Amino acid sequence: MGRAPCCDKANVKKGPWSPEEDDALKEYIEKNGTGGNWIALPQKIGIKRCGKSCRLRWLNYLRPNIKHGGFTEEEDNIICNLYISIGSRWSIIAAQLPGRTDNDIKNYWNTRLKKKLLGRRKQSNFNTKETNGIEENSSSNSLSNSALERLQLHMQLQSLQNPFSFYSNTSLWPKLHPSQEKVIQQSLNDSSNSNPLMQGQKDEFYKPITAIGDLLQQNGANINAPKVIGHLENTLNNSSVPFIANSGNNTPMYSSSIVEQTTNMGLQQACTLQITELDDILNNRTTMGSYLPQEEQNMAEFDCFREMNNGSKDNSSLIWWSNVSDAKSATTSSWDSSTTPTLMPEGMFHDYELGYSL
DNA sequence: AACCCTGGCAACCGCGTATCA
DNA sequence: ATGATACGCGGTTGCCAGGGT
Repeated sequence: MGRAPCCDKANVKKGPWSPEEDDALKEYIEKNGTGGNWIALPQKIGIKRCGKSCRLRWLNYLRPNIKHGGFTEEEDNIICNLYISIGSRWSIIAAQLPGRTDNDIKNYWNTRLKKKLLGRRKQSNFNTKETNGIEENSSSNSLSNSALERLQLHMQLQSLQNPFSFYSNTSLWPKLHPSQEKVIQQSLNDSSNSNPLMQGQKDEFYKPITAIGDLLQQNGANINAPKVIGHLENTLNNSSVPFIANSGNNTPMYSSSIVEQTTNMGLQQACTLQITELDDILNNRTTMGSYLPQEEQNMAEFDCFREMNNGSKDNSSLIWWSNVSDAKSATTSSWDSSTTPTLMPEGMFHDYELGYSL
């Protein structure tokens, strides 16, 4: 019953491979193939290695046509786009890059590419956390730090590069639950709707938002699809939500969760609006396309969106707030997402802050 | 020169899935 | 159908080289 044991863990060698071991493994596989059984391979070759170790060594190092290092700008772009779309599925990403191994790409991402992208982001969250002297706890924080980082990176990169991503392609936006449609519809019909922002602090909150919208319009910004242009950061609980410039009137939108939180805490102290995308938008740059089939991309994008909503499967948390016209356009399918995919020009990861304080 | 720190990378580990008896 | 093992993958670890003090 079952298969033969894998290998005798006590009698296998660990650590770096010697040239002799490499030669033996390479010679054997080139002559005989793997035989479909990695576990039995070391015995046949006569080396004291685990079959898994042999497989790894062959795939990551000895296999013909392997490339090491020297990643090109194009490869960077492909890796970034695929990471945005599907996350850390390195084997799939590696399949798109001939000669690259999943391990190589994973290492490259973790040691260089991620830093290249995230390193430019402001570390203001940590500073404000200290000065405020408020210790956040896991229950009050809607996202873990790692999840938040991934989310922010997802959204930052999506907005920078991928016109077909969730935020840039309304065909990927979730269908709203009827109850949500109802809420939006109510906001359309009632200018003094129940959004907490509309109750007292509306004008104060909207002033900078309107200013950004005006700036976009005055400069002739042309956003063909909803686009993340920055983040509204709640400096008290270290959370962040995207600000999305709207198609048509270029007026930024934001999600309801942050509205509720920040309104409760007091907008002046709690929020900083960081606009990271403004010059790209004003320059009307186009961005790079996706490398994934539409269906798979949809799934990946929904994962990201779910995470943004605290992993909740409850669609009631997926209501998007905006001003009246935004809400209308956001819930219809009239977006023009026919952006021509082109390579991003140099400086694709440019990041700056307008430092809008509310 | 010696020590420490950091980044890069190869290799290992553990887990989920596929496969086989 | 079930249990054991192999396989494949992503996350993590540990070593080493290079730079800084």
